[in-house]
Amino acid sequence: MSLPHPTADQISLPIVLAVLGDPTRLAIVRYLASKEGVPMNCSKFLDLASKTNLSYHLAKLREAGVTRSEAVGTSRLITLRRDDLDKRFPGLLDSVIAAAEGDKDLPAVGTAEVEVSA
Amino acid sequence: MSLPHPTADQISLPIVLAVLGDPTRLAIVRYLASKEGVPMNCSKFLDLASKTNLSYHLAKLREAGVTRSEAVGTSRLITLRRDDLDKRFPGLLDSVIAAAEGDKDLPAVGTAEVEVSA
DNA sequence: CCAATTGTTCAATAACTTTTGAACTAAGGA
DNA sequence: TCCTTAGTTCAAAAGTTATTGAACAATTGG
Repeated sequence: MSLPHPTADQISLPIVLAVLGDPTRLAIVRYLASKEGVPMNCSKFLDLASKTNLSYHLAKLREAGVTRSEAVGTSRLITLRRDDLDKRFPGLLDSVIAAAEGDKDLPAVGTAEVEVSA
Repeated sequence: MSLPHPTADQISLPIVLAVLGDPTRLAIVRYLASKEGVPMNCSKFLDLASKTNLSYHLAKLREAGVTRSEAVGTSRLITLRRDDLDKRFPGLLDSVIAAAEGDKDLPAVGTAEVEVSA
């Protein structure tokens, strides 16, 4: 771990809610939840926003304590802090993710055009 | 009912999350939840913010579909839209409220100085 | 070493959100 | 009718968040 993360007990409910209240960040969290345990690198999310903007949103998620970002080589491996969130706010993440499933207007990773490699 | 409210299916998850991500509004929702079924008028929340500012926050809650405001005489009777929220986002409201219970840094209704009447 | 890849930082701007005070409306009571 | 109570509206100011592009840093493969 290289970048600053809050400890579990520093995670604040209003900040988490506000951070999840952004559709781009909610899409990132949904995707991480769907691939639980598999660390993602930022490039996975490039269909949601520009590289710079992603960096911004991923920093917000990290600073809020929603994700953990570990520097590995030139990549960042991003994971959901599910244990910490579940301990701190039981049931919250699950209900948010379940609610997001039902919403067909929400952006999601892998929804954009897929490039077929030659 | 007098003021514009979204229908249950118009309630949007990111908007609800963003609206609940404000400590003042979260305090209002917690209080409404604790007095479930008892309609409140705005004056109940005057220790959280100024009258004008409350009007703003209560409008946000109403427009997001979190509360219902009914005009009765010169008052507004405010209630939590628990049925609609539970139908739309099962478990979400409960987990948010439960999480807020644990947070002693959050503002809450009835926490400010109480004036003793003469 | 050089170039490519991966992502960050910075400054600028755009776009919202929150807060405020003064002015207002509408209802209810004296 | 006049006054009070309850809350809204409006415009301005302040503050915050999101988005952008250009420049940067660090790692890795050739």
